[in-house]
Amino acid sequence: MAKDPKSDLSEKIVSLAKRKGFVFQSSEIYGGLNGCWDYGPLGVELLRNIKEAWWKEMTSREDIEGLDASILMHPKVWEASGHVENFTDPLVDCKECKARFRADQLDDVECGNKGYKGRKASKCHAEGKFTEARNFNMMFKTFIGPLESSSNAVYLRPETAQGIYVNFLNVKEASRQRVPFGIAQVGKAFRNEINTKNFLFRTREFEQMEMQFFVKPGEDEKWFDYWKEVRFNWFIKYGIKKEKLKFLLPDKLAHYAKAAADIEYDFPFGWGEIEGIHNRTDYDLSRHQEMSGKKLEYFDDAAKEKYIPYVIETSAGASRGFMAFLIDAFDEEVINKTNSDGSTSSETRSVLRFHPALAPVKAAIFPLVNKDGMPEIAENITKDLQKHFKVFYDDSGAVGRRYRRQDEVGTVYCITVDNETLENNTVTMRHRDTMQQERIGIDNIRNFMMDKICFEN
RNA sequence: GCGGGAAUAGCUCAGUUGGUAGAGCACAACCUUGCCAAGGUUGGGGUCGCGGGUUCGAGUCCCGUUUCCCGCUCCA
Repeated sequence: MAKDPKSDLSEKIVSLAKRKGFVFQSSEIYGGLNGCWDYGPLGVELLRNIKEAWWKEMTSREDIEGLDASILMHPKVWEASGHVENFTDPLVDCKECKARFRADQLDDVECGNKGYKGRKASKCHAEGKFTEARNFNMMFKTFIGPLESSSNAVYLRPETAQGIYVNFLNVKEASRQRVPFGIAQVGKAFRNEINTKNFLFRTREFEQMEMQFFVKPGEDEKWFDYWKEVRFNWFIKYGIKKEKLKFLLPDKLAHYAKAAADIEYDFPFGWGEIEGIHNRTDYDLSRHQEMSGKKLEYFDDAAKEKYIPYVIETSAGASRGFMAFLIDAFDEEVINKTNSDGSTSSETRSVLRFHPALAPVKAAIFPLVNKDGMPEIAENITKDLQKHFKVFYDDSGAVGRRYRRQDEVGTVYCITVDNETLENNTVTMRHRDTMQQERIGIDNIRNFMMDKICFEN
């Protein structure tokens, strides 16, 4: 039976991720921990580059400021945000069919027991087959200080957004920004999901890249549309194929949202959200104003009016983006070649076609052969480039093999010192995507790369 | 959470009716001095996911458990 090409791709990616040091299972020597993953040497470079590309996109604008708020926040934050109330699901287990249901949805779902096909779960409940309803809160709880008592319980943030809302006035004052303006933040968030799945896609610990844009009420729809477009184009700008992206307009909205649009990527396991754009209205700021008793209003000096701003949120998953960029860059190119005896054969070239700014390694430097001073020249080039780029020196085995090894991890350029270098101080600059080489002077390498490997504006 | 599948070297996998753990690739050193992988020699690496049980003897059979994958469920 032929393998499903998508699940085949999925296996290839997971295997490549492990083998080349992009992603490892957490605590692997102890058997792993459900849904937890570690980023290896190349993975952490890619992840940092993605976050950096996002950060540059956001904070290079004059109307967006950066922030890095604490993961632990005052417990009242989560009451105000609605997470204490809405993140808690009362769940019951059916003793007979072992299925778990939300207690408030028993009338909507079918009993999992085969003998009761089509029967509503609530019918089973009537017969006393359910356990008592238990509350499952999706927020991770821990304690401030060594004493484990309810009075010092705090939560690991389930979203980074609240750190921005509670700092709205601080940032506005310190930066002298006027509405409309935004606050950007990258950081970890935690949700105690019932299930994890699909590699990095659904995990309990994850990283968000969030920007909250504060606007005048009434202008929210215009800005919602604006950010939808900007964010969608960001992924394309950094190399995601357009046909692999689409918008999904969820039919069910979160408790805080008036409008939502998900940007989805066509993963091997199906379409999945990599970023959400939400119109959160004045819900969060109003709730914090109410709960804290502190005014979170904005005074518009020009119009002489006072209001609580509306918020347009762009919330991207860094790890989900990581997966999307990795999968999208993956390519197996069939190369037909003519052998020395005149026969022809084909081979597969495995290459990660990352955008240059995202590629974990920017260049590899090789001496063509390990003699005549070539290694020394190559090492000097390496030292010079290291000041600006993540580069890699390699002198092992045949040069063709070294090229292919770099292709497999998406290294943008391979720089080779050869006999001609000894005569005229030029090297070959080999391009990952085309395998074409051009000769440039050693003194020009840095500028050449600076030009090509930069973030997009 | 339910159902199904899987777990043996870094990766992909073989391992017979239960009888001393293998291959290819990868990796390291040396040789080969080469411009697009898979040349030569040598070497390192596995208490077979973990814990019990049956047995003279378990990678192999049984039970439990963990993790991953697929399908449901869930995803405010």
